[in-house]
Amino acid sequence: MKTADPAQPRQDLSAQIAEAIRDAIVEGRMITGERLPSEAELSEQFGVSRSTVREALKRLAAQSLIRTQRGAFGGAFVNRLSYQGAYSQHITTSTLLLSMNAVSFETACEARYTLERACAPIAARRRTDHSLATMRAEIARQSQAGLSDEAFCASDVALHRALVDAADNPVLSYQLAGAVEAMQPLMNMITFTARSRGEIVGLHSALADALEHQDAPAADTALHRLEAYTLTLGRDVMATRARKST
Amino acid sequence: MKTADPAQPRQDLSAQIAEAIRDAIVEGRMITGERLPSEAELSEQFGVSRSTVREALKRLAAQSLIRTQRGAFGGAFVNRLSYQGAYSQHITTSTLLLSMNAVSFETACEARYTLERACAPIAARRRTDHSLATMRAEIARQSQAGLSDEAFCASDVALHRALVDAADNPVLSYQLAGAVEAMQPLMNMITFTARSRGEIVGLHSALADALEHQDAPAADTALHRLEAYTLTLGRDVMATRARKST
DNA sequence: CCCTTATGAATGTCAGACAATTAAAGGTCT
DNA sequence: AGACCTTTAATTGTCTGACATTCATAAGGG
Repeated sequence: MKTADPAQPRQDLSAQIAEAIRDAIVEGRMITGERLPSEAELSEQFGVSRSTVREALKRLAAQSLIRTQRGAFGGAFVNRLSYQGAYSQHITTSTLLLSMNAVSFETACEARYTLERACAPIAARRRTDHSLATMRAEIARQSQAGLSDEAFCASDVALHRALVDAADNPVLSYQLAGAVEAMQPLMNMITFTARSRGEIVGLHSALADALEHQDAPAADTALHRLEAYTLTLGRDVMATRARKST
Repeated sequence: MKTADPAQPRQDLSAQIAEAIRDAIVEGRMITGERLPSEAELSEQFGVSRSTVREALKRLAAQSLIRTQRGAFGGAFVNRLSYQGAYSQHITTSTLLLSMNAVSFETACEARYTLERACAPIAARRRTDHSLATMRAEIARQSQAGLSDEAFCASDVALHRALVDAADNPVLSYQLAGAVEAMQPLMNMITFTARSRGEIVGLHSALADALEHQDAPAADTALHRLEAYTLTLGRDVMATRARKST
């Protein structure tokens, strides 16, 4: 049944088959929850061996386009791409992009805070008691003395996510997840002193206060100052490293 | 060599192996361009068959974490995740997310314009003659009479991408790509009348003018009005559909 | 010295087998 | 009749071995 392309096997059969099935899903010819033909049937349809079909299915599974189930009446099913799944994929991609492309601290920082400031006015309008409580809890954690650098950074990420989520727009949360989370490795480089932690916690508090009073301009100011301070810290670290390496 | 986990094969061997290799890449234990052991070596190291290793490698290839090369001194190599690759992955994920989760037009619209407005001040500061020329060219195309709806939408996307790219921050461009491109299917629903096209082109021109004069507030205003108008159009379409279906 | 030809290492594909899993059908006991 | 157990068939997961294909390098010939 290999009637096609006698001269352009520019990619693997498994990649071609994966693409064919992916197109069917993306274009809506297969809907969420629908069951794909069994591996045996697919191998017959495409005129390839079962191993090749399996490799194609694994490719799709890696993009969480399908999930597989063993046993009778099992098989491969078209996945519903959940926000959760999309988040984690986006974060993985963003993290790799940043780590592999020598993105400068300045560029990443600018992107992150620009996007966060965009959320701030909406968050100020829609913030709930619950989202405020989450932010306050993270601020309290960050104020603890014996906190490790990793824990401080994780709490920092959690606080910023709470800010984004306060805007109550899942699409926005999804888009921002990459920007916020992927910055964490870069932020981890900055070993925070007690002094700088205090400064950051102060700005976080100002941010939470602004949201509480639904004061969008104040939130914008706090984020601007946070960006400026983060940038200063980052540059100090860079400068210190440069001195040490000479 | 399967010494591990006698009781938690919660996922496939190929998935476990893929995860192990992915971790090695993400954590930097394998660097860009580095060659993985051959399939035969990997199958020995992990104590599984070659087929299983291959399925794991296909999973990684699907996320473009590795690429494979045939022939002598071929093998699997750790990929450098290019901006291009990250863009397309992000767009695919965003499109699927929107199409599979019944996101409302309002939510998607808000997310998109919020993010674009975040870029506008930076774009106003850094816009080059080249980015302005791109925008003007798209506006000219949109003004043509015989343009199909698809072509109009494509040009719309191109214009908004030019706006984002004018901010000259690749991380920002990457994050925004998903928001702008994934909206296209939703925007395509709106069959533009000649009247509404004129309105939109007018707002696009105002936007380009604002960037040319580096007038950030004016750009912000134009985007606000564009969002409001888009929302109106979308609601009209919805209302018309609701009437027809009854 | 250059061109051609082997060589070998690696991925790509195939075929067939068996293990593991699971839902549903069928059978048995109360 | 209904609850519980057993069988069965379908399907994915894994293994083995084979052969095809590709391609950089080494070997050989002019």
